[in-house]
Amino acid sequence: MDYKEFKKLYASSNRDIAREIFLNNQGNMRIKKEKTAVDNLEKIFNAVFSITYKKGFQAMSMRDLSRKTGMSLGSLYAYFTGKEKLLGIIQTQGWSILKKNLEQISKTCEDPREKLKAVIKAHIFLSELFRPWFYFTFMEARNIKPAEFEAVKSMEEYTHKTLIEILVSGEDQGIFKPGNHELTSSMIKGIQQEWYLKRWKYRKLKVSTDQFADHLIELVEAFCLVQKAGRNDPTEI
Amino acid sequence: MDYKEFKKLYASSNRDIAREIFLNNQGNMRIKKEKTAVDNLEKIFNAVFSITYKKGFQAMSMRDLSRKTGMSLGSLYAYFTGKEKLLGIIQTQGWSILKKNLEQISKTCEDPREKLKAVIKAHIFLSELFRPWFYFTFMEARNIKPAEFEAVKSMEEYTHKTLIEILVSGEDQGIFKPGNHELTSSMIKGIQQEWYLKRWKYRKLKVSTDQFADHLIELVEAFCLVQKAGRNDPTEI
DNA sequence: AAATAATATGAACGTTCGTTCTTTTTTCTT
DNA sequence: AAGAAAAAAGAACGAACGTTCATATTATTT
Repeated sequence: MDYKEFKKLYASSNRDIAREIFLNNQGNMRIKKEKTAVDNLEKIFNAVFSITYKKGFQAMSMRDLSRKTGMSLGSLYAYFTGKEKLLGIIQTQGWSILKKNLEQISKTCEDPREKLKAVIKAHIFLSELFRPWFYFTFMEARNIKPAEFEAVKSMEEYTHKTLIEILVSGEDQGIFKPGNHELTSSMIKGIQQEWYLKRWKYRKLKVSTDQFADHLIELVEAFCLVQKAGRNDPTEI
Repeated sequence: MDYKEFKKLYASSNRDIAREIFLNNQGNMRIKKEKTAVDNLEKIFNAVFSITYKKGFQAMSMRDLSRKTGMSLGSLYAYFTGKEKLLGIIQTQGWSILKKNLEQISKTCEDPREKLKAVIKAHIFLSELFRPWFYFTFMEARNIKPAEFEAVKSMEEYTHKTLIEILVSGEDQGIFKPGNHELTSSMIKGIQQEWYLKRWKYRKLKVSTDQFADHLIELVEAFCLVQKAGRNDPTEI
C-alpha cells in the first residue's frame, strides 16, 4: 500500500476531527449548534497550528489567535474555557488519531513481516495526513498538565508496545532475529518522528512520503529479518 | 571506544564553555572580571536548562531565572543584553560544541567503516555529555532570530554533510552498498536525536549510552555494509 | 413581525512581563 | 584604612498578557 491508497482508505478529514472534538467537549462549550461550532473549531485549530509552528504555544497570545481566526477575543472563549484547555484538547486529540488508526491497521494482517511493514507505514502516512497535529503534540508535550497527562501517556505507550509485540512474535516464528526489540522499536519511532518534525527538509530534498517509508522499511528489514531478502527483494503490502 | 574513554579524551566541562562564551561576548557584558563572569554564567545556563526543560524558553520569565540563580534582575542584565540574546548565545554555542568536536573526530581515522562508527558514536557521546545544550538547541530552534539563523544553519549542514561524505567514500571503495545516502544520513540523525530528546525514557529502561550507540551502529551496518559481517561480528573502534 | 434564544463583540480589569536605572554593597587598589 | 572601581540589588515603568462581562448583533421560533 502506498500513501495515495492509504489516504483514500483510512483518512478522516480535519473537519471530522473538529466535529469529534465538538461532540466530546460539548459540555464545556457555550455554542449549541453543530455547524457553527465545527466551522469555528476548524478555523481555530488551523490558526493555532499556523501560529505555533513558528513560535510555539506559550508565545501565541489570544490576540494572535483572534487576529488569525478573525474572531473576537470574547468569541474564542465560547469554544474552550481557557488557553490551557485548548492545548489539552489538541494534545489529546493528536494522540487519539494515531491510536485509533493504528488499532484498526494492526488487525488487517497476521504475518509479522507484513504487519511490521503495515504499522510502520501507517504511522508515517498518518503523520503526513495530520502533520500539524503530530508536530504540535510532540513540540508542546512539555506543557501538558496532570489532567491530560495520563491519557497522553497511555496512548504513547500503546503505540510503543504495538511495535514490540510484532517484533517478539516475529522472533518466535523464526522470521526476525532475536535482539533488543525495545531499542529497535524506539529507533523506528525516532525516525518516524524525524519525518514530521523536519518536513521542510524533505520537501526541499524532494523526498516523497513513499520514498521515506520504503527506505525506513528497508533499513529495519536489513536489521531484523533472518534471511537477508529485504533489501534486494522489496515486496509491497 | 566507549563512552567512558570518550569522556576522558574529548570532554570540555560546562565551565570551559562558560569561559568560552565570556570571551566571545565580552563586548556585550558589563562584567569585567573573568572569574565573576564565568561563575555566574555557569549558574545562569544551568538555571535556564533546569527551567526550560519543563516549560520552554518563552514561558521562562526573567523572574524565574532570578529566583533560580539567586541573582537579582538587575544583575542578570549585566551578563546579556536581553532575553532574546541569551537564547541566541545558547543556541549558537550548542551547535558550536557539536561542530568543533566532530571536526576533530572525523580526522582521527581514514577507513570509512571505522570513520562512520566513530562519527556516529561521537555524536551520541557528545549529546550525552552536553545533553542540556543539545536538548535546548533542538527544542528552542523555532525561536532563533535571523541574526543567529545563518550561523546555526551552517553548523547543522556541516554535521549532515559529514555523514554523507563518509557513506559516499565508503561506496566508492566498495565497502558500503549504493543507496540514498542523504536519506540514510537523515535517519541516523533522527535516531541520534531520539537519544537526547527522550533521555528519561532510556534511563527508565536502563539503557546505557554504549548500548544505545552500539545498537544504532549494528542497525546502520546491517543496512550499509556490503558483506553482512556487522551484526555477528562487532568490532570496536 | 414580535419575541426569544444564540452568538459575537471589544473595552476594561488585574497580573505579569522584559527592561531600566538609581542606589547600595562588595571588591580591589593604593 | 580610605578611596575608587566593579558588581548586585530591587523598586519602578510601560506594554502585553489571559480572561471577563455588559452590550450588540444575528438567527430562530412563535
